[in-house]
Amino acid sequence: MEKAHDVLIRNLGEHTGLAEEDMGEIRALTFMLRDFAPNEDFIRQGDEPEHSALVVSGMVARYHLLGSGRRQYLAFHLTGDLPDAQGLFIDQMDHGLSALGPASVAFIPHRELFIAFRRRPTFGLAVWRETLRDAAIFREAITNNSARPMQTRMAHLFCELFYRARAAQLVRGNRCRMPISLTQLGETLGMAIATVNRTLADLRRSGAMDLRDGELVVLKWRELQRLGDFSPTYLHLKRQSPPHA
Amino acid sequence: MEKAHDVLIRNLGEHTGLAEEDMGEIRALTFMLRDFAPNEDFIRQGDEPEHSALVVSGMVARYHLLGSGRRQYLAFHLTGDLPDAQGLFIDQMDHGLSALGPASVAFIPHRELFIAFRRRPTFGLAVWRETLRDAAIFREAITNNSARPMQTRMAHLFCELFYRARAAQLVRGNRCRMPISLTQLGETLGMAIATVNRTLADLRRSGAMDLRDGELVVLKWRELQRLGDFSPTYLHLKRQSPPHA
DNA sequence: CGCTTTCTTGAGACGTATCAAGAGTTGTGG
DNA sequence: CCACAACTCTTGATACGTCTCAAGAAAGCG
Repeated sequence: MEKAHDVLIRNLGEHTGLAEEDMGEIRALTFMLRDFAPNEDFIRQGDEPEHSALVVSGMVARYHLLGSGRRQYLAFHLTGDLPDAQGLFIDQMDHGLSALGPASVAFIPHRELFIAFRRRPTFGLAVWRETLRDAAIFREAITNNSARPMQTRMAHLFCELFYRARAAQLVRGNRCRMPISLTQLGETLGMAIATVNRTLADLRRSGAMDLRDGELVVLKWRELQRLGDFSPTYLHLKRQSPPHA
Repeated sequence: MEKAHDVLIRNLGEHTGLAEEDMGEIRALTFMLRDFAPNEDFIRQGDEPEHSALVVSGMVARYHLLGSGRRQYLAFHLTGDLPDAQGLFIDQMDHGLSALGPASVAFIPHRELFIAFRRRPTFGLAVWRETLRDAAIFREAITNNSARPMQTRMAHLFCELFYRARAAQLVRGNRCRMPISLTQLGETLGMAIATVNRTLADLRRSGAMDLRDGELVVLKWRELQRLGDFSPTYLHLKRQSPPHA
């Protein structure tokens, strides 16, 4: 599975300069590839993980399950992300992971990772950085869901996802895959489904973006960015030219 | 400043077994101690940090400033916490840090930390763990502010802070310092000040807790925990007996 | 002792949740 | 291939909770 390893190298390379030796170490890791159907869980709250997951293709989500039965999505992960590097040092998962659309995920034994970290500290630091970028995304989600009005909140989410998809080279033209239902959007942004729908309709009407058939289309990036009060600093990615639209 | 170093050792020891050599390495670090007045900033959004901060006493907060001028608090830190270990690998701070009440903070040069990490990888892993615990707290805040009703939300926050204060040995009897204003509570939980006040009044009336004179008093822990839908798993701390009250 | 800030309480407006029903879509089995 | 079931999306009407605005009380500070 050459591809899976390269996907990880490309992603870590977004924020960390990797030496040839680091890449070699990564290519030597055991990847167990598995495919998942939409909405299939692959790590559950309470699990004691011995593997780390790498998104090889598709989208993956983290979520909390509440006492009330409600579900809260915490973050989405694209190709190249390590959605549970958080689990590396954790006894018991405090959140679950599921596929959003169809997704393939590679599992890497923690044991091998720790050995690789010892041999190539730079690799370890790169994964650490990855977890810190995740944390920055979490922080932004706190702010987004707590302090921004509904429309801004939704626009911000799409800005982030589009920007990250672009960095991961998943954007063709002005569109990228976005297999997320209105219900899931509501469980991400903390709004009722009816409101999700109406807010999304407003965004469509603004002409800045569209979401249909599991695809996000950004028609006016600058306008969407403005609507979403979005500034990509917190993603700590290499500078990239803004989307053309 | 023996005390400052020990505070860090005690905190890291909450989740990581440190060898005598690790502690020695920590004690050898340069700590520059500074005192701050309530609400004084000491790291600003946009800064390029060269030091990590350690809370030696008092409480410290992280916050976002929004385009709209609104402030959103992201997390609070108690004695022993490294509130910006997040900044270790970050080019530019995406959030600010300020003292809540009066606080003293030790600053440690990044350069020294990296050298210490190289010499004692366990120490590096301990700090990594610390950042992952922070991330777990962020995740919980997303859920708290997005999916829980106001009263539950507020109760959950106080549960977390009390539980962490207890782990940090800052609880005497059934109370601990909590120098936070209603305005700040509102900017933490995403609610208007008037609502903060009314919700807090409800919590007081329930008899589970009180907040006055900058002190949190927990009168019925189990009741407060129930009201807050709180389960401490996500804090990933060593098991401790539940508060007696 | 006044000045400022924080807290408290009330009344009304507004926005979002809730409830409900129908349309559109997808998948399945007859 | 069609019919039906299940699910997602869409839209409307209503209820409720929270925000906003406002004003007064209490507490901290010079």
